[in-house]
Amino acid sequence: MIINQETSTSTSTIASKEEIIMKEEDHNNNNNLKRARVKVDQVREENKRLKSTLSQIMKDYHSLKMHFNDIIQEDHHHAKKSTTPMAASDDESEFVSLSLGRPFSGDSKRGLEMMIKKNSCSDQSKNYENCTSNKHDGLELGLDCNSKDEDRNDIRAASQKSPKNSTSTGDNEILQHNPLKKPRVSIRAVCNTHTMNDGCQWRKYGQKIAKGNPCPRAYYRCTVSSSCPVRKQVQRCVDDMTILITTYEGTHNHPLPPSATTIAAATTAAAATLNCSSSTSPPHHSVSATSSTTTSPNLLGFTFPPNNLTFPRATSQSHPTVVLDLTSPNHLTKFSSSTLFPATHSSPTSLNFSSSSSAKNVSSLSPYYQPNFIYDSNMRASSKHDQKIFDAITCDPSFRSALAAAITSFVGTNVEGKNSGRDFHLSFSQQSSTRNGSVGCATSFLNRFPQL
DNA sequence: CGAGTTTGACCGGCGC
DNA sequence: GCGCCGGTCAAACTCG
Repeated sequence: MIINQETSTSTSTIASKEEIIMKEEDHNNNNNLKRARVKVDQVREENKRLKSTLSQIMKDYHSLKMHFNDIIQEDHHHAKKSTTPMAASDDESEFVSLSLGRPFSGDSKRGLEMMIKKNSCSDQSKNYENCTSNKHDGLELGLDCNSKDEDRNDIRAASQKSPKNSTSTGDNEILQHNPLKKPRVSIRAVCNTHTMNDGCQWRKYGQKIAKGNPCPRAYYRCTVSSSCPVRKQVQRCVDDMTILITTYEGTHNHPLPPSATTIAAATTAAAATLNCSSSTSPPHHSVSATSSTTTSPNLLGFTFPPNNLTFPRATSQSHPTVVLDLTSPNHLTKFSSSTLFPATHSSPTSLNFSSSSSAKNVSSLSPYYQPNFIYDSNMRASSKHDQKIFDAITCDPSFRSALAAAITSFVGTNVEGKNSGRDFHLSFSQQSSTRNGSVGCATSFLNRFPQL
C-alpha cells in the first residue's frame, strides 16, 4: 500500500518535472523564434537600407547627368554667340573621369566609374545632345564598369594628341605645351616614417637628389601587379622636413587591397577634377564669382589663381598635378592642383576646403595630423562655365566621398583592411571611431558635407 | 636563393 | 649643339 502510494507520488513528480521541462523547452523555442524574427527583421532593414542607398546613388547620378547636360547646353549657346578663342577651345577634346574605387572581386577589373567624356564635335552646329547619343564623337556621361584602363589611356592619349592637329587657339596652345603628360596627385602630409603607408605594395626602383632639395627623392612602382603602371615619388619637403610629399601617377589596373582603395579613389577623383578644370579654364581668363548663391553653397572653394599654394618642388611642373595638402601649419587643409597650362602662364588652380568656423582645438588628434576644415567664403572661378562644371563635379557624392576617404586614411586608416570600400561614409565613421582623436575631425568634416 | 634596395649610368625633354 | 635636370634602367649589393 505504502509502496503504491510512493509509486503514484513519484509518478506524479516525474509528470510534473516533464511538464516543467516541456514548458522550458517551449520557452526556449519561443526565445529562439523571437531571436530568429529579430534577425530576419534586421536583414530586412539592411536590405531596405541598401536599396535606398542604391536609389540615392542613382538619383545622384541622374542629377549630375542633368546638371552636366544643362551646363554643356548653356556653354554651347555661348559658343555659338562668340567666336573668341576661348569659345573655340570648347571644341577641344577633353576627358574627365570620376572613379569610385575598384571592386575586390576578380571578375571585374574595373570599379564603378563615372565618366564624363567630351570629345570634339567637328560640326559646330551639332547639338551637344546629339553628341551625347554618339559614344565616340560627342559627350558621354555614364556609369562605366567594363572598359580597361588601357582603353581609357588610349582615349586620353588620343584626346591629348588631337590638339596638335587643330588650330592654335585657347586650350590648343596650352595642350601643345603639355603633350601626353599623365596627371599626378601629390599628397602632403606630416609623416615621421620614410614613406606613407597607403596600403599598396611598392618597389623602389630609383633615388635621386633633385635640384633645390637636399633630401633625395625616391621612386617607387606598384608591385601588386607586374603590369601595374602606377608609380609614386616620395620626398621630404625642403621647407619642412617633417612633411612628406608623396606623388602618385597612373591608375592601378588590378584590384586593390581594401586599405589602399581610399587613397586610390581620392587620387583618381582629384586627378579627374584637374582634368576638368584645367582643360576648360585658363587662369588668365580668371573672373571673380561668388559661390554662396550658386547651386551648392557649401561646396569646396575653387580659386584661380591661388595665393598661397605650395607645390612640391620635386614634382615636374610639366605634369598636371593635384596637391592634396593634409598638413595644417595654418590650420587649413588645402586641395590644390596645377594645370595643363604652360609655364608662361602657369598658375595652378586650387580647391580650398575652408569654412568660416573658428579653429577648433584638435590637439587631441594624431600628432602628425591636425586638420581643421575651414570654409572659404571667397570662391572664384575663371568663368561661369568653370564654376558650373566645378559645381557639378563637387556636387557628386562620389567626389566628396573620395576626398573624405583620403582624409580618413590619414586620420584613422584602418590598415587591417576592414574597409570594404563600398561606402566611404560608413568607413569614415567606423574608422574614426577606432581612434578617439579622430572623431572630432571626422565629425567636423562630415558637418561640412552633410551628404557624406 | 629570391626579393628588394642602392647607385651610377643612361636617356629624353627643355632652355639657352 | 650643349648642358642641365628629371626620370628610368640595370648591375651590384643586402637581407631574410
